Amino acid sequence: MDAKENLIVSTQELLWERGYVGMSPKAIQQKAGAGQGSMYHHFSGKAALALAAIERSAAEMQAQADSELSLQGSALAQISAYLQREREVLRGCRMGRLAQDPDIIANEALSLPIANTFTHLQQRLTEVLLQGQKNQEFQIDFNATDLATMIVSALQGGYVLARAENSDASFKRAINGLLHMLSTLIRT
Amino acid sequence: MDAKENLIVSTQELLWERGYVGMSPKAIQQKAGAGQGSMYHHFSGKAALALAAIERSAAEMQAQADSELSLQGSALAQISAYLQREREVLRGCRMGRLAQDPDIIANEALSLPIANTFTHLQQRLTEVLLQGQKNQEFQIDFNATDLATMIVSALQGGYVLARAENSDASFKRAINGLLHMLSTLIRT
DNA sequence: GTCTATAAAACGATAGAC
DNA sequence: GTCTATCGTTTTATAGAC
Repeated sequence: MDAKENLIVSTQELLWERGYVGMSPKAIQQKAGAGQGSMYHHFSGKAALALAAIERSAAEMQAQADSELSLQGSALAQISAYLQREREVLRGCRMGRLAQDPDIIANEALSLPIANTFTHLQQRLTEVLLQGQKNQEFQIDFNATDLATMIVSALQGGYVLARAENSDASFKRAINGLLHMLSTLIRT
Repeated sequence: MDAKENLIVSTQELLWERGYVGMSPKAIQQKAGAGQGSMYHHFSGKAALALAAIERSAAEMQAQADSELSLQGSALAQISAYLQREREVLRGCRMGRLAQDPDIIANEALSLPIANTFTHLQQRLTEVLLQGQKNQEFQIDFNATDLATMIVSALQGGYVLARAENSDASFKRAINGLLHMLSTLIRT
């Protein structure tokens, strides 16, 4: 298999597991089955490789969310599909975890794809909610932008609680609580 | 000032800024104005010092939340006081950020105070919501446990978005969205 | 493109003097 | 209790052969 591709995928995995600060070039090389010469031939260093991996993960996350939020059905159905997708909850969110990494946050290039991903998610959810309002699916008025951000936040926070408690129980409760709140907005 | 106390406080700060993996003993010593001899006299190593710091931060966070959730007033008033407390949003949550640290999660002793803190927050919020239900403050029924977890999650996720986007705008929108949802539950 | 050798610095700790 | 010296390992590369 392509060594460069292997390095990117391995870095995606390691960033998810250990973050940028906790990931060494040596670990990347071992996971990818590549030597130092190979890695430094394809990438100028740890930061450049991390950037490629983060951009890849960001694109994947956005594509996945876009597909769920484009399914046929009501706003609530689309949002439910997004929220109830099967997730490896205990691994946390690939993007959310990087937002806590000091060396990522200190580096504009590395943090840009992360910021863009969350901005994108909020925009798509806002559009879905606005469309629902236009279709008169809701009986209670609300600010679509605020609610969209709250939904993304609840999801991210659910991951945090799951990792902290080493259990997906809190994640599930958070999603249940959120979906129940959303269902009370619906015109019956 | 007490060198041991200084080391604990400095470690609290560094764990907040850089996490466990990103924090070196040397950095702790410099921040605390203590030498290596001093640090290794008072603590067996990095992990022991981190444990003392995490336990301290956990106790502080719980005490702060308890005080806000014990203010006189309705359930919504207490929760609003908790959610709208002034926060250094861009620094993230001291506990939440540690839940992403691989060496913390891999160490049961280090992660216990973090898990306990989130469990405690959820319990207190559940109690507040149950009391509100008992007082007939709500016109819509809901599961207090699920909603309590959702509130903690939205808060944690708000921190994540703020750090990712290097702005507190998303945090504020998440809180606004959450408070608006909660207000729709209220008996008018 | 990939390999091995080399290297300056940081990491996390230990030892022993004071 | 604190200081300085020392130590083995890991980190993050660079250099040059193949």
